[in-house]
Amino acid sequence: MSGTQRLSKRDRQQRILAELRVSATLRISELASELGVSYETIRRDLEEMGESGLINRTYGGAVARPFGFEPAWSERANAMTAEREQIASLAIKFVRPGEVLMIDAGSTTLHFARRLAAELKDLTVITNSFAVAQALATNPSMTVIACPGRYDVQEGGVNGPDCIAFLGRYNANRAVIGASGLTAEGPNEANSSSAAVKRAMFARAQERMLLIDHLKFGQPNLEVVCALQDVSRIVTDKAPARELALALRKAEIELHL
Amino acid sequence: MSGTQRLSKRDRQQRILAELRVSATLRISELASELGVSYETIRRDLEEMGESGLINRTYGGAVARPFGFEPAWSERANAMTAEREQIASLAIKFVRPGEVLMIDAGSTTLHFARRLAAELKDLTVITNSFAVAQALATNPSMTVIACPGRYDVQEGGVNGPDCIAFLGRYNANRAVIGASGLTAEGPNEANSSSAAVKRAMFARAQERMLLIDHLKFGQPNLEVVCALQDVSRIVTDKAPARELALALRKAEIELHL
DNA sequence: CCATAAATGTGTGACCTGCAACATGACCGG
DNA sequence: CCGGTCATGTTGCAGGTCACACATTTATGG
Repeated sequence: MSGTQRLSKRDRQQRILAELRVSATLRISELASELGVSYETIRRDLEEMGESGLINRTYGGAVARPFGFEPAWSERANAMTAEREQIASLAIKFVRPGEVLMIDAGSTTLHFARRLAAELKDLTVITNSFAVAQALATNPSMTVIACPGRYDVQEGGVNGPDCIAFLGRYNANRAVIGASGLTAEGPNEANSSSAAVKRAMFARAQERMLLIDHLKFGQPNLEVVCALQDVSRIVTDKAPARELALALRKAEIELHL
Repeated sequence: MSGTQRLSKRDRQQRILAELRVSATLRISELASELGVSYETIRRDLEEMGESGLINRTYGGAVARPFGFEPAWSERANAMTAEREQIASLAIKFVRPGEVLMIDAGSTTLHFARRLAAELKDLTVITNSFAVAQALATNPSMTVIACPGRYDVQEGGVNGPDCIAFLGRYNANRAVIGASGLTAEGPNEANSSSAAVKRAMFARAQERMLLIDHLKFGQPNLEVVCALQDVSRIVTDKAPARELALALRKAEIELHL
């Protein structure tokens, strides 16, 4: 309906986003008649907006994006989703209801958090990642504690001295982190502030889990997070090459595929 | 796929909910083949679950329910967007580059933050709202500091004693908050933890701004945030009724429309 | 003013979904 | 063993959606 003027493409897409914030799910056919354009136009709009990550497509319509959208990290987050899902599915098997977890910011750990929210309950989770916090909070039985600090768009979370100090006040059953790379020296990170957060989490946890996909094997990066023997468990998707495998055995790390 | 045993109806629906927390949108046809049951069965499941409010149906599938049950933030957030935009546009005129701001969680303050990110630079912003932090961080010249605390899905941000204590360590040029209602007593809040955060922000700021739309005028709520004279400036979209207007004048509050 | 590109509309065939009616099989109390 | 209920599968059809090609309209820049 809305006998109003026909809108420009930009305005129309803006309007769709607005509608989406109100009603959560939309159908193409409804939008088409409401905005006075053809079905095909709306379909093309949604296609575009879906590709640029503004919305999630559904069959016949669209739904609002969960929250917080980072172009910087949506790229990275979309690569290797299958492997990450696999790693996450395996990793949650080590978590028991009622535990206290520290979870790092990162795309693999986010998958892990989503799985946790879906399949476990009554956890207390301390995290520096907004996305992890939001994912877990969809499950009302979870207690989610967010760290303070300077927000970093790249990481989608906070870091810095406030964050480190805050983590130091807690004790956890388990710290779960990702990393930029893994060598015989240990896990490493391209971002120094992130490395410090990971270290702080490991320092306060009984068991220290590393979730990492095989592409990171052998990759050296700016800063080593900790020695290999400080990691108690690694969950990954493929067996590492000879040298790294040997180092892992030597460090007595439990390796899960 | 999943050559597993066929599940009971209860288990199957549970599984659907779990999947939904992971992937946000599902299609009946995918679920059917994944769970090894017929299309019709899944359709009937979703129909049931939709009626009991566990999920939102879409054409051909389902999506997770956005947030909580209350219109807290999904429905309410976009009623009145025009008014909120207006309020936000006016409110940013009082902010100068380089200032330190504290910004509360809320839909009006989120609009305000988006405007800030678009039109100002070099601010330092301390906030308890994830959405505000993310909005501001899209502008690289901004320094965004997030508060610690327990994450509250309804509010989309953190609160609690850690948050209050953290805020107490900072001094700001300006605190910018929203409220559930405004009476001659002062701004009030339906959520006690949120009220405490707002108070903590006001306690550390030279100027204390309240952004509020006219629908909230005269609305009493659970807890009064502070006395009217503790507010230094109110930005709104319509002039308040006689009694409230008088109280505002008496409290020497600058009122902007 | 025209030429060009972008945006939008139209039409079509393949495929998908909704819905209802009916069949099948499992489970259960008598 | 029977009859009933419940969950599920099957079938058929009406209607919706997708994806594509092509025509048409609407910006846009010289």
